[in-house]
Amino acid sequence: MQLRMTNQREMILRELRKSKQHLTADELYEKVKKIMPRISLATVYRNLEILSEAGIIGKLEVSGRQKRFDYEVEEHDHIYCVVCHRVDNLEIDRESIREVGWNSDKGYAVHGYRLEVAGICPECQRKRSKKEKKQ
Amino acid sequence: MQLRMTNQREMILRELRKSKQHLTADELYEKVKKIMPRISLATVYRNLEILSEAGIIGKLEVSGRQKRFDYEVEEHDHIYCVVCHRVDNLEIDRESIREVGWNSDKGYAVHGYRLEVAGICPECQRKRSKKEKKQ
DNA sequence: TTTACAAATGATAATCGTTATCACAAATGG
DNA sequence: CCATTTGTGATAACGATTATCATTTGTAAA
Repeated sequence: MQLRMTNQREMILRELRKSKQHLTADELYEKVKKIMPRISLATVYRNLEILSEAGIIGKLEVSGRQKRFDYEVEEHDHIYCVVCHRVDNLEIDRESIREVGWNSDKGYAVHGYRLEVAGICPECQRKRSKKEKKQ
Repeated sequence: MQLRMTNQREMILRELRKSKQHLTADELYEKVKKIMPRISLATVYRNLEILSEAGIIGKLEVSGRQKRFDYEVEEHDHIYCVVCHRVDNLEIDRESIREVGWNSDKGYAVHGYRLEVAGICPECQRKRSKKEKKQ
């Protein structure tokens, strides 16, 4: 990799990998700020962009919401919580989806595809049933 | 339907249906303004929200970009152009995708899923090859 | 090891799409 | 006819992201 690894860059990458989650830029900013208090939010955005451009991390855009960044680069699909917007990996065989195929691609030159499953995560399910008991 | 149909509301709905495309709020605003020049962009946003809430139109959030609104309500998937961001319908059998199934849904209560195919639309392909000839 | 050049940073302004506010107008229903 | 929603247009506010720019840091060559 011919990419200069500055302190900020390295710390952002380290924190993302450590978390093993799909974090937003500002979640990551909060984490890194604890170690480098003078870091700027712009630096976090800038470096996340650079790192994902270089293929070192993944960028993840789910249903018109905030971008999230992915410690894992390999292509895979996601499931997200419609309540808290948490995102988890989906272990699904991407080949078998492609095999199902789509006709009528309307003459597009297809680059790729993304399956996005929506639901309520376990934690939010618990919170909901608690609430219902109270009512 | 117990929804009041104002002139603005009706015109927005009519223009969306007439276009048979997946338009953004401001594209629709431009169209409607030609008929009702005094309409406000806020009114367009407001009514698109109300109409989609009422299930009369669909709301469509593709890959972290502008929302688009759909004249068709029935659930279906989309293909979009990574160059011009045009969106088209994808005639794919949603059942067969569900049958492929996903294990490891991580305990989520699944609501639904969305397949999003990315590519370059025919028009942008043509434009590209023209450009290449010039070089 | 100075000297110069490029790249990265932090602070902050600007942008974009969208939502909120609010005074005024229109419609509804006793 | 009047009171009470409901919708409208204008515009301010918002949240996420990107751009700008002066300053700092790193790199590399003389």
